[in-house]
Amino acid sequence: MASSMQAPRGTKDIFGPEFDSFEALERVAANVARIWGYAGIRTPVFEHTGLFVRSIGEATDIVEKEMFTIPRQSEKEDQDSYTLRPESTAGVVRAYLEHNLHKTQGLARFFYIGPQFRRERPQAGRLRQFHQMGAEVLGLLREAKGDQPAAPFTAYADVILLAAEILARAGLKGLRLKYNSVGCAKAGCRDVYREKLKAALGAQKEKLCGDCQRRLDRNVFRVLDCKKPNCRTVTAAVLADVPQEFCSDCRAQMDFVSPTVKDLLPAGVEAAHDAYLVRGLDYYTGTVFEFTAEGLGAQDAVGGGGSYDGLVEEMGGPKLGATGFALGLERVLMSQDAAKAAPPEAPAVVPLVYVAAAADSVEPYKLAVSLRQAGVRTDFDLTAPSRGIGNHMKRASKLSARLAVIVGEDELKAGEVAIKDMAGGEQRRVKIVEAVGEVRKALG
RNA sequence: GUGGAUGUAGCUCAGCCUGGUUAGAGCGUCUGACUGUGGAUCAGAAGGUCGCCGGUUCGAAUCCGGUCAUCCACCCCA
Repeated sequence: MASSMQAPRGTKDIFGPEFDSFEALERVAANVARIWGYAGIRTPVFEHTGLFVRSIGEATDIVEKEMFTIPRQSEKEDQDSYTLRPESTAGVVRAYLEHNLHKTQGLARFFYIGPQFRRERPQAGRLRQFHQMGAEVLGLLREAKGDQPAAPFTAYADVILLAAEILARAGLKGLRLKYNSVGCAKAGCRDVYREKLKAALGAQKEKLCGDCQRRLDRNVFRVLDCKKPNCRTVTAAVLADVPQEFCSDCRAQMDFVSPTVKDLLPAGVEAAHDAYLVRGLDYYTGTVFEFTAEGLGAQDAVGGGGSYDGLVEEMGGPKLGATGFALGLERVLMSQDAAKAAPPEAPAVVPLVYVAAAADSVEPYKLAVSLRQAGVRTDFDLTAPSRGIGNHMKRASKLSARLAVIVGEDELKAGEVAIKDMAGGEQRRVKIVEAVGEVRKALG
């Protein structure tokens, strides 16, 4: 029996230099998220058990065997079952709906930092209490509704680039982004691929390991995740025969996200499609991703995420899409150590710049990302591909932006952008390639 | 744990006493107009099982009972 004078299995005391690196990392993550235009949120460390069952999925490993569920204290007083959160997305979505944030504001962009709890067998990079930093974009209109247009795919790229920026600034080496599509719940998408995969893998059932034989019925996609050599051989052959097949919306999402992200990732981060990539939580749809880095052993993912367009509705809210990610802070720190990185310095949170997209092009978004990567706090409208300038100015004004950078048809034709000082009203044109430098100069 | 109060739109509230067409206002949100430029103005839209359950009644947001939730004070406490 474990001594009560030891920290519980899978938990850790953090003090000394480790405390300092932890704090430094948290500050980097929070400030980069703010620079990206995301606001902080803290939700309870425990929630109703049902929340996790509904969102993460009944048949997932997390819900089936890794939950820290608190026994009821008494029959009368408290009939509710509570569980320490194994992840934070469920709580953030719950808060989003509970406070009706879809009615109070357009799009919600949040980041959080805090402890998470999973009852697993501890190993390198796997603790029972661990810490995550994550971000979520909630409220994406997936189909035009009335006079509101459907949101473009920009947000799905945005969270990936935010995660990449935090990891790069944390000083990690050998950063790799793997992405894939897991399809969506619409008829003719994931269901079709699942059946084909199930048939193809089922034909070779006896070659698979015991776990995978069970997964065949419960959740075929988890077979792709198996690390055992025999299973790998089988899945490799099957994947060659059964190409991925998803609906046009899921394909379009991937077709936008893949090149956009590759184009804008920070230097030194490699990106590749990985047909084996799956997620252990049921709410994911469409494009999912994972970051790996050096120095981590078997648990080499430092973070992951993807879109979850069905979750808000599944939890009783309106039909709005969402996307997000979470980074494992302990794993980031392990990798930081391995890279012998100097403690990262958190970028300052500077006055806000608003990038106004007034042309149907990815250029405005690319400029917004370049500004952020240069440390300029930049807001960008992820809900529409472009808008009228007047509309943009209203937004810039409401956000109290110091500068507005206007990227419209005229400017793009000339290879320029207009930088406008919101307080004084002066405006001037600069070359688009010099825009980042000019903005920084203008901010002083 | 003890006592008190309150639940109507995202928020602040009106309506309840004296039951009776499709439950309202202000603010906020969303879309658009004002020839590609600002918190203004204008036009439009979305948003509510009146906390929930039951009772009385021809009829309940309105009256009655229960229940849940929240707030305040006290107790205790980081």
